[in-house]
Amino acid sequence: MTYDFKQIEPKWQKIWKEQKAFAAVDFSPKKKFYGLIEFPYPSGAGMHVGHIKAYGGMEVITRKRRMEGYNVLFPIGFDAFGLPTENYAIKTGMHPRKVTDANIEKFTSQLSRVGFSFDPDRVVDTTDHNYYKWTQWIFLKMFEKGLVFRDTALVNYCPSCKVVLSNEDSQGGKCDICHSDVVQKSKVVWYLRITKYADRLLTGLDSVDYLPNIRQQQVNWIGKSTGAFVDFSVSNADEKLRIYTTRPDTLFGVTFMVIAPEHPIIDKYRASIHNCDEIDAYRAECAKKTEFERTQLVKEKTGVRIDGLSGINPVTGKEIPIYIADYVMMGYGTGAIMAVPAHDQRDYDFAKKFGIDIVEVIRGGDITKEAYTESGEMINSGFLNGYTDKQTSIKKMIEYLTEKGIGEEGVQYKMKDWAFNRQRYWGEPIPIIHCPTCGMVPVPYDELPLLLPDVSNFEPGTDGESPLAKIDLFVNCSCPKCGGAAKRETDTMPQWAGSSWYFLRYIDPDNDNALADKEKLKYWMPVDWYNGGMEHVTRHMIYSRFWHKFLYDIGAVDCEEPYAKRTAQGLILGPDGEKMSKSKGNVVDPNDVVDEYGADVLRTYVMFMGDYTMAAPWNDNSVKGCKRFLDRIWAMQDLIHGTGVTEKLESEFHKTVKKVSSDIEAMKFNTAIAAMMTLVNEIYDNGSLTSDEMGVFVRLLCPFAPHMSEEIWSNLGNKTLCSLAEWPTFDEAKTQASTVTVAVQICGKMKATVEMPAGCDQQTAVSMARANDKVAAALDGKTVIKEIFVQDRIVNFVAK
RNA sequence: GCGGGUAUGGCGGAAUUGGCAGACGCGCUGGUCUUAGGAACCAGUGGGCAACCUUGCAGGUUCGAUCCCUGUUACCCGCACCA
Repeated sequence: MTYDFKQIEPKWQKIWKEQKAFAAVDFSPKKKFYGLIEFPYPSGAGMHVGHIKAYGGMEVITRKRRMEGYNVLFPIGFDAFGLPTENYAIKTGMHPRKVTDANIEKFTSQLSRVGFSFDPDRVVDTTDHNYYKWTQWIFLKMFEKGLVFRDTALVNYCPSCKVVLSNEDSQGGKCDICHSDVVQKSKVVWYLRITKYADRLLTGLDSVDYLPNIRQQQVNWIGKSTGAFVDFSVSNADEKLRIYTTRPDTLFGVTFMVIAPEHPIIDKYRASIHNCDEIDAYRAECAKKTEFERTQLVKEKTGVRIDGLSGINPVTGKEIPIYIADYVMMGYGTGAIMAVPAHDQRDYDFAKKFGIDIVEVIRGGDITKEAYTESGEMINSGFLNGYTDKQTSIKKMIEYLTEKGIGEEGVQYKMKDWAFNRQRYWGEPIPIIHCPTCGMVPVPYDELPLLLPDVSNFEPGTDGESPLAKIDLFVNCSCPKCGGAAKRETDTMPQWAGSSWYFLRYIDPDNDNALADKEKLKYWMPVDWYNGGMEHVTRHMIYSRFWHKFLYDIGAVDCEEPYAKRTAQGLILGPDGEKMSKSKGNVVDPNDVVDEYGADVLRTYVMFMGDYTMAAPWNDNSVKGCKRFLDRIWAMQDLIHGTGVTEKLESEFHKTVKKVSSDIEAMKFNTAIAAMMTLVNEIYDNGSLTSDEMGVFVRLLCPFAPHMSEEIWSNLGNKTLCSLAEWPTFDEAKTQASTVTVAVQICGKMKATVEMPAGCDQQTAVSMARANDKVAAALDGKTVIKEIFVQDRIVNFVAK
């Protein structure tokens, strides 16, 4: 009887659905487990096998949790706002709503074919107005608390998508969506003040269990540095030029200052500056460069001295030149630096080019060759002379600066405020009204959701205007405050908005009165285990942690950190070892695999491919190996005889239960499956197994290959679902074999193996080892100096 | 440049974290059964005739190193003139 997956798999999927087998129960007295995966963007291409791997890990874990008696919440939804859908709509004239619905349907059907155990009654869609009502609500709460602001800024602008991009979306100077070159453009931009939460986003990492590399990436992204702000007097001007430095200890070595080309002091003191033409020309040149060019062309320092303004070194009293140069950024620190060419390589390069003095203040390097950035004895530094410890010098200098009122300790972050708007149609409308008399007025809460107007033209306006700006009925409104004529904001939110809180909506997806019921939130949160891709570790994870902390501050949620634990899976590469992409034509469609081999084979193979956290190439032949494995399990049903247990096989079962149980927890799915394969081999060697043993086996297999497991489980006479049956337990004593194979070494080289009773002592083991012919021969004529014994492992004779 | 990671048979990968390197699977070789097999099953499979050699490369520590230390090379992923 061959296994007919085409008939059996849909059969069980239907039963699971009818019995609501995977429904999470609010307030169940069982222990709760909230397992989360990153919800997909429903693209027109449908799912690829990478999705199966991304969800497969948590699928196995949550299935095991259910069998262990947990009340499990394992939901899925769709992060459906976004540019690809909108671009497709523009191209075809089809409404993004229709495109999205069709794509979601496609994804849903693919997901159900694979047999994932998502709770079908908690699906969320970020583009549903009942969902984005609450995205807008959170935005308004942030607006209320002063976390939303507008500013003119040079923004990353994609001329092709006609949209403003965040730094995160334009890495490497390329648009994240269409990969064309990004240019700089001055625009009024909405910002969320995420920097206000920078320190809490950093310290919060101490209270969660993230993989070390994930944690490290977030730490780097936040980029905290400590140092000092120092005010430099400017000659010819009643002005203090404030700089930020991490090395206040080197202040005596400051021989010039540099400000960013955009620094406002230039326009303020235009009258005192003699070479405005030269400076303006330089600034114009810088403005032409994109941020990318500016940071990539590291080779040569450029800049212009400001003729007419100079600074005063506050500790030496010496007059020092001020330059503008594009190696200083307006967006970090104060946009002005003190330059210490002797001990900073960038300053050194600049000083060499412009012939500026280089004053050594730390002994230890050769400053005729390059800057010395290590620590050493302080020299030429007044009251700091003689100190050798960097931290002490920094502390002494900060004390001095504070006392004199010319500086203070300071902290800086690399993280910038979050540019929070797009000039696009397919996003959440920003619920703000611009009133000529009242200014920015929030849309009243009872008018939420502010719906996207139903239109048929989604082309963005020229000059990066939102398509919404063309719709008079949407734009023109009355001010909720004074009732006068007013205009609506026409920008929409970026795609990151909806995904910043979706895990909360799963808890109460249909709630009309709140983003989710507080008691339900209290029951389910935090997410116990969140798995996803490394590419979302910085942006999505930091944004959503920020939103969650904000919701905590306003009392909307009860825990400060949303994710108790975070892991990440590795990519599935194409059969050619390259990253899967449509253009390379190496994408594997899960539907094809399900058609040919069935969902269980697909699921098992994807988990077996290799280390879950690492990238691994797809291999069609290896898929067949997993099919063979499952076919052999199916055929094992013919080996069920009531002849009783054999001791050896029983022990193998206990070992396998132990290994599969612990491997799943460690996400070592590949070795868990390998252990089951080994057990199958043992069973065939043994020639038979009992029906109880078969029952244990299919319960172990169930998280990986649930359809076949259910079918065999039912064949064994069970009336309940295997998916909800009790997870097998093991007896530690029975995992240990009565005899062990001990390796015998002479001087660390393996000479023989000897069978011994488990747990035997050194004396017995040594004499048994000596009794071995090969060992005896090798030791003949030698003196044993030392015997090394590791119980049940090794006997090593050190001899000469 | 800084941060993180990886390197093991023909291939994907194991190795209780210092104790028999190569589990498990693929592939390959031979066989059985077949009209046939790209099906199934059985046997073998790191290299070398051997002693021995073998975890990117070179050293070190140790009775013993894939694992720890030092140096080095290659590749991957972040961040990048961050003061």
